[in-house]
Amino acid sequence: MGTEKQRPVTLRTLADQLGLHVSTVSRVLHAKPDEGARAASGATVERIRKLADELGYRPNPHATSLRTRRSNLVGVLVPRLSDIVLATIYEGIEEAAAEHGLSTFVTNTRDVPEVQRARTEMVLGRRVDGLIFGDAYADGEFLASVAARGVPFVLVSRRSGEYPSVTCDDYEGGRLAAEHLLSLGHSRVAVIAGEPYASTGIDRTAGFVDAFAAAGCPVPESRIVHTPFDARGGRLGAERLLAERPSAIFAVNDFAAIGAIGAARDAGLRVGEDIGIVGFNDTPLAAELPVPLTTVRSPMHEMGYRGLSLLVRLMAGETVEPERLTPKLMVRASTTG
Amino acid sequence: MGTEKQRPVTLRTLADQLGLHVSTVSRVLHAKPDEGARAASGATVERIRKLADELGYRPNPHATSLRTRRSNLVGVLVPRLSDIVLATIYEGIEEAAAEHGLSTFVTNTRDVPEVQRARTEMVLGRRVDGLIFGDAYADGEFLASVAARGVPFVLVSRRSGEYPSVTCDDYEGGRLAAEHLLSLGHSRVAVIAGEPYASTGIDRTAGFVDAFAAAGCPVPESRIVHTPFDARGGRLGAERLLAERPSAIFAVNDFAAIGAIGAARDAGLRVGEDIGIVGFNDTPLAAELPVPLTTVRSPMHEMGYRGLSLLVRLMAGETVEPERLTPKLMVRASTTG
DNA sequence: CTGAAAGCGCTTACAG
DNA sequence: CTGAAAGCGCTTACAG
Repeated sequence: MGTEKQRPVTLRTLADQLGLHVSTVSRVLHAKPDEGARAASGATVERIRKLADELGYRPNPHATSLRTRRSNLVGVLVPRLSDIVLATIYEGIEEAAAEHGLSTFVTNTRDVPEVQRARTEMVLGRRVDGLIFGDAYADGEFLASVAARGVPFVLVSRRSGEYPSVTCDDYEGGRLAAEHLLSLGHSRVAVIAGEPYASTGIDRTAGFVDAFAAAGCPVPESRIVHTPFDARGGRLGAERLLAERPSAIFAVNDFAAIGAIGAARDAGLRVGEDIGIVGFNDTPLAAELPVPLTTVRSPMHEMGYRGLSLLVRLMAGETVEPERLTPKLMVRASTTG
Repeated sequence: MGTEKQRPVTLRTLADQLGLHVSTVSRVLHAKPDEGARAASGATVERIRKLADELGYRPNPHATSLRTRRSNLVGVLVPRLSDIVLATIYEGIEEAAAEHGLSTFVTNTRDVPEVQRARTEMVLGRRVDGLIFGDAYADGEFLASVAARGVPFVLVSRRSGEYPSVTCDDYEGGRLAAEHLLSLGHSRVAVIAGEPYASTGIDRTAGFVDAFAAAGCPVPESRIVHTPFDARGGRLGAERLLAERPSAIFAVNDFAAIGAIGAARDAGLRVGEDIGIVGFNDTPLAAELPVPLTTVRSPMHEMGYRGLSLLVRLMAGETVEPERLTPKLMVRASTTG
């Protein structure tokens, strides 16, 4: 129980104590529980496992990686972990990674292209076996350069071109929001559409606008604004939109919706009565707000979990298909009063 | 521009192309810009650096770690990254880590002791050089077992015993909240105190309660409730507290405060007029809420940044002192109407 | 069933 | 100023 950092136990430690060769020990410790017989005699297998257990042997991953050219490391790039949507997606990634014996490096890129580049280089320098991007730009330029290097990667949250991705069916989600508002009789609506380079905002807006157009109530450009995906962005966006006197606002993100609620209130409007507001994602806060928020639930945790699983298959050489997860409308007081 | 994963450039690649020995190349590439002369002749240094640049040489960190017994890796354990407070602290950690050439593994432990143990073993198995705990239990039992292994670590957000930590001066923060409410004439107040094992909640509550006691308005146990640090917890806590008819509620966390606002509203109270509510942290949402939230700002990003810096000093063998960062009261409509 | 060898890519103390 | 050697801890194809 000293505070000293004792030399860790290695294969050599075990081999010496047992009078065996390290290669034998390695083979045994590597074998799946059932195929132990392949590696050594039953008795030897037992002795090795027992001592490894007693001494708390843990293979040195640097040595393993050096030798096998596999790091079991995955790099995860997100705009910002302080966005609960991305943080929740990451929780899913982490859970799946742990199940596969992988570890992750996560890093914030703030949607700044130079930072995305620099952080990608950094994790690549750490010799990750694969990458997950939660910060893809719809244009896909940067991703093309990554693909050219032959590193496997998948996108989560946002899609881009034909690259493997796990996203919410955002178009459908936008449509759900629209159908809901249409059913309540709204015809003059507005959209807080998020950042123009993110497929999430693009697709949600498209689904919403298309549904309104199909219902004979086209949404003009003047009632669509682009802002950051946070409360402040939502407030600023709503302040501009309110001049258009919409009867309802669709924000492509719950936090933007919360900002919009504040702006509406400041303008003297009662949310859910004078104006309807719909968000997106169904973050835990949505249901607990003073005026609970109608929103489209996206399976954030699952998105991360499946994203990592997809990456594992990709790293194993499989061909994979993009996945679109199903959104679900959650009706609450912000549209029904 | 093929999609092939070409063999990466190693020291050997460089050495062979230049007709030098790998040890020479290694020495040169290692030297600080100014001490290059120590490593080889000026001309050789130039040739090596030039080729390394052209070929995009990146040292293999696994080989380096194996050889030097230093991984330049840090493990970070937090209750949950989907809590914006911890996510923001992590952003600070990441920023500082990048400056020091360190990479981090972050992992969610959900404040579950077995998970804390398991994840700690995991990152230790990855041979991190140090640890940062954002999920310390006040009792410090588990930390003692980590300390016994001789791995350097620091705590952020929460403190425990005398272990090195970077926290907000939470006691002072609680006091600030109390002074504010006292100055507004409140005498019958209540506290949503968070989880009982977290020093943040404990200290904030203590500072608050002590200030009220000193002012002659003791806060009885019946007006202090423990709940999770989220909106749902805050709502449930407030629902119980409202039976006590407090004129103001102090929630030790902004999200709990938001839940409390919802509960107050459901009870027919106007926040800022019929009841005052104070939060803690000043998360970005606080100022954007329909009723902007009075709260105590804690320097979250800085806490992470300084926490990592403290760890670096600890890993270098220095003795370090705990740091308490200064909180700041942000007065808004939730207490002033 | 077990051993011996080679090698992953790097660093470092030593020699010349 | 540069080279050669040893070794970090592991895996794997091969030999016996």
